[in-house]
Amino acid sequence: MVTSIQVFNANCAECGLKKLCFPIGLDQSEVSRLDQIVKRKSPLQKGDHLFVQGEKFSSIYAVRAGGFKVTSLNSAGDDRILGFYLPGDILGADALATGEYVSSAVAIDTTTVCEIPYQDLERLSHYLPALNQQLLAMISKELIEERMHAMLLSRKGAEERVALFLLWISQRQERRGYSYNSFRLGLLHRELAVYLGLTPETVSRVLAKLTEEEILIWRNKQVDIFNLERLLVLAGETSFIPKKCVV
Amino acid sequence: MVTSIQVFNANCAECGLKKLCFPIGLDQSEVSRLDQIVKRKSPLQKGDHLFVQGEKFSSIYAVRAGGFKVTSLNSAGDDRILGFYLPGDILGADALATGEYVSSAVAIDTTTVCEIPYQDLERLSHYLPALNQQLLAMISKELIEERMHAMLLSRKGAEERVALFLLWISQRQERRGYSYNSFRLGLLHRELAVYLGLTPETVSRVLAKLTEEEILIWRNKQVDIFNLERLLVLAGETSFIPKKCVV
DNA sequence: GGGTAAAATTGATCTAAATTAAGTTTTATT
DNA sequence: AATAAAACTTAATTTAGATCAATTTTACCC
Repeated sequence: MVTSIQVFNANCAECGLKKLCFPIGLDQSEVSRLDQIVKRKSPLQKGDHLFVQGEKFSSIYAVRAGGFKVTSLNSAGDDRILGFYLPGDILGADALATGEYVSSAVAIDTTTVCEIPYQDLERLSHYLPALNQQLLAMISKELIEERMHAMLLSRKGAEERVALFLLWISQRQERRGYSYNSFRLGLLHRELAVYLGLTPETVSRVLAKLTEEEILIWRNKQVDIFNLERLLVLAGETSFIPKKCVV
Repeated sequence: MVTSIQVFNANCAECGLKKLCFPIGLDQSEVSRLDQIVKRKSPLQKGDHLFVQGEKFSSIYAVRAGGFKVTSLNSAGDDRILGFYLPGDILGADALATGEYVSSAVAIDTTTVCEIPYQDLERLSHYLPALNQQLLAMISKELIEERMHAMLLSRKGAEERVALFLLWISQRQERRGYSYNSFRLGLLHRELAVYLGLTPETVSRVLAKLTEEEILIWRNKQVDIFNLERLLVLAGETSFIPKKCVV
């Protein structure tokens, strides 16, 4: 139990994600000042909402463990899935423009987050230009990720979309210091289908084919990639994949 | 000639777009300090590049007149179209995360821009918190626009995509003080097709049908919307359209 | 202003993925 | 552990849009 409490209370200086998160570019004293405004929340359970579309904007969140799906309601009443957020990602930056959250964040696993009250962040970043820089860089990164989503969707083939998505996640896992070829992915196939603009049936068929050809297996929230090179070929896009990834 | 020189030299305080651009939330003296760092460039001709993918990041740009398409090369060698930028939009913010432009901006018309050297902007926004706020809000808005693109692409029907795109542009025109139902759109149908993940043939067929049904005409870069309500129905999504738009 | 190239249109055919529907497996709940 | 509810899989059919191909229109340039 001691370990879990330690992890739960860990500060930014000791956080394993500090190279992906706000502390980048900050010196020790700056990180300790950041620490003072960060609220470490108790874990959320699968299905819990971090914030809800329409709610007043108050905080930016950083994912520490687990993950979120970000959704917005469409006029038909069913959820669009706008993105998946993994450890090191920030959530809620889209609310800066409007003052209210324009999407909802739902935990897809047991998840812990750091809450950064925006008023405090704004005040502090005025004194710490490097923090302000980092905030801008992180929102800019969000923008690039969203482009990646659009890129996935503009692909014609279902196989390409699924392959590219899994490579993308694989890359993100690796960046976070996890295995690129074996990881947990707490998504329903149905959710991925919505995200990729496909039907669950099509996703299922693509995954069956990928398994058949011994490229990868995704079963029971667990993804294992056996043949990265063939996956890269199916995805048709090699440029964005980091060199390290290519075995 | 005098008028064109005046317009060309117009400062932020006199700019018709000040309610959409950086000056929002700034008082008179702040706007005048902003003015001192803004470089008003001579017009770009259709096809000219504002910046090129891979180039070192130096400035953020605001569109004053005309428009840009933003593209990135895919591994197949052909251009993906990431977005269209109209007066009041900012360009180049995606480069903040990486320090180099991750896309290319090409003028789709005769276009004028304001260049805001990022070093100057960064220094100035340290003294003007409201400017810093505005920069964040504008990047956040970019993020929301990119989401809109993903939303367009996750639509199944070709008709829905085209209809929603044109409504979106219509809305942006209106926000900028132009007519929502009659405007110039300097895009090739082929470019829209790429942007929407469709083929030019399909776009052409959809437009033929919309014309046939007297909903709108898009010919020779000129769009005229006759029946907004029917267009809203075809788009299937009414929520994002501002009330003002619904006649 | 006429000639050329690029773009847009239109029609016929083909194909990949949606749809429909029935079964199976997994997960959650009592 | 038993049961119910979701989620997933698999197959047959349908369909929207891609592809292929030919023509017309528009834009461009000397």
